[in-house]
Amino acid sequence: MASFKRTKQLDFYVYVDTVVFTINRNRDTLPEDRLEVLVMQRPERKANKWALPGGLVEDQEALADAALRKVATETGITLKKRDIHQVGAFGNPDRDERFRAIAIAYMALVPHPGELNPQEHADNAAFKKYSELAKNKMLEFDHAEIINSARTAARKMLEDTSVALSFCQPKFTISDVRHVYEAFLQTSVDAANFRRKIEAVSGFVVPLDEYADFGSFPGRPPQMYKAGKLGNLPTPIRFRSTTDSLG
Amino acid sequence: MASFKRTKQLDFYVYVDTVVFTINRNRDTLPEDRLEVLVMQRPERKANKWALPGGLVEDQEALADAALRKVATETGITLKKRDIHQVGAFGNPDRDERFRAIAIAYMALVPHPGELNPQEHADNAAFKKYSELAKNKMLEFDHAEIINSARTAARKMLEDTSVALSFCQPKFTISDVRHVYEAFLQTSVDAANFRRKIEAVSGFVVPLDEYADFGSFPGRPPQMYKAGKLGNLPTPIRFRSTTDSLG
DNA sequence: GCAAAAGTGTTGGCGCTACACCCATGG
DNA sequence: CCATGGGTGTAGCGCCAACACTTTTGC
Repeated sequence: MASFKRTKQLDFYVYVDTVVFTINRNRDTLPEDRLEVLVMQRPERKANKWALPGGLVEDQEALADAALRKVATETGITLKKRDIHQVGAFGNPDRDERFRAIAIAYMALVPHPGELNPQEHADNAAFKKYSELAKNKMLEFDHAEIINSARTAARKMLEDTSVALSFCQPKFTISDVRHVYEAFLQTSVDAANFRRKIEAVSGFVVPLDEYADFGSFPGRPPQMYKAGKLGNLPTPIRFRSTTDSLG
Repeated sequence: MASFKRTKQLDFYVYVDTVVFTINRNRDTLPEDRLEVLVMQRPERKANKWALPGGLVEDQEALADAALRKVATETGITLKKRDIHQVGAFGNPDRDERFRAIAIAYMALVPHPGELNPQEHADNAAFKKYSELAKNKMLEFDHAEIINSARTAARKMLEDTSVALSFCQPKFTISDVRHVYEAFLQTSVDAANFRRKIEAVSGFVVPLDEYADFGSFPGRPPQMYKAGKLGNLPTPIRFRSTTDSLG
C-alpha cells in the first residue's frame, strides 16, 4: 500500500451486502426447496425486484459491523459477529449505474431468524426460496452472483463445522441432518451412506436411547441424536461438488 | 444497497494489493522452495519489511485495472486482465494504523515475469521465496494473511485449469509438471500416482515420440510431452488439502 | 576401463477407504 | 412407508517394489 498523501478526493461508495440463509422447517417441502435467502424491497424498487440487505459502511466501522447493522435496521434480524463470514468483494464499475460502488459480501447461517421487521429504507423483507430466486430474474444488481458465491462459502462451513446441527431441534434424527445438507447442496444424498459418514466423525452427533414417535408419520421410528460438543469437525464431511445454478 | 443520498463525506481508502506468484526454474532447489512471491520496499519502509505491490483505486477505475496499474508502476511487471483473479477483501479498521483502509486482494500466476523495474513509490522489488516469507515476519500490514489466501486461490486454479503447464517449457516432462504442483502445494507428491492422474485427464497433456537428453543429468531419460488445447480441465486434479503455513 | 553404485523415470501391484447403488428387514 | 443395516462393485490413492536407463564413483 502507498503511504503518500491523498492528492484528490475519491468518490467511492463502500457497501456491505449480506446473504442470510435459513432453512424452512416445513416437512412437506422438498429438501432442495427449503433453503431460503433473506431479501428485501426498497420503496423505489423496480417491479418485482428484490435485493440483499446492505448499505454503506461508516467511517471507522468494521466491515462486519456494518453488515450486522444493515441487516438489523433493514430486516429486523439481529446477528452476532461470529455468525457472519466474508464471501468476497464485488467491484465492477458498472455494477451500480448510479455511482461507483464496491460491495463486500457477507454470509450468515441462521436457524431461527425471528420476526421480520423492516424499517430504514425498506418496506418489505422476506425469506425467499433459493430455488425460486435461481429460476427467475428477481434480484437487483449483481446479487444473484453474490448469493451463488455465498452458497459456496456456506457449503464449506457445513463441511468443516457442526453448524448444520444448529438447524435441527435439540433432539434430532439423522434424516433431519441430512435434509439440511441436501438443502445447501441442492441435491439429494444417499441416506445409508450419509448415516455411515456422519457416525464415522467422532464427536459430531451422540446417539440417544430414544426413538421418535411422530403419531401420524409412516415408516420406522427413527433414532434420536443430540449434538456433540465439537465446533470444528476433526474430519471434514465432503460431498461431490455440485455446479452452481443461480445467476 | 441503499439509494438514499450520501449525507456525509466518508473517508475510505480503497486499495488493491496483488500477489504475483512465479516459480524459480532452478533445478537444484527443492520444489517447495521454488514458489516465489513478488514483493517490494518503499523508501519509508521499516527495516527488512516487505509489502505487496498495491495502492489506491482511482475514481471510475475497475478494481482489476487498478491492480494491473500498481503492479506495473511499482515493479515493472506488465500483466493482463485475464491473468489476475480476486482473492477477497481485507478491511479491518486497524489493518493500517495511519487511516481507514480496505484492500481488495488479487492473485496472478506468472511463469515469465520479465525484468523488474521499480519506479513510483518503490525503490526495491524482488521475488522472494514463499517458504522464506512464511518463516520470518518479513511482511507489512496483513500481507501475510493475504498471501495465504492467495495461495489457496492459486491451488484451486491448478486443480481446475491447465495453467500449471504455462510454468513449463513448450516441451516438458511429467516431473516438470509435478514440481509445479509441489511448489504450490508446499508438499511432495507421489510420482507414480501423479503420472496416472495426469494421463487420466483427457486432453491435458499430449505425449511426444521424444525423450529428454539432459547431458549431465543422471537417471532414465524421461518422455517429453506437450500441452493439450484445454483451458479448463474436464476433470479437476484434486489433492489432499494441505494446511496453510504463512502467518 | 570396467563394475558397482547412485539417481531419476516408469510401470505394476497390494491394500485401504470412500461411496454409489441395491436389497433386506424392522417398526 | 421410512429408517436402518448390510453387501457388492468400483474408483482413487498412499505406499512400496521392481524395472529401465542414465551418470557417477570406486577400483
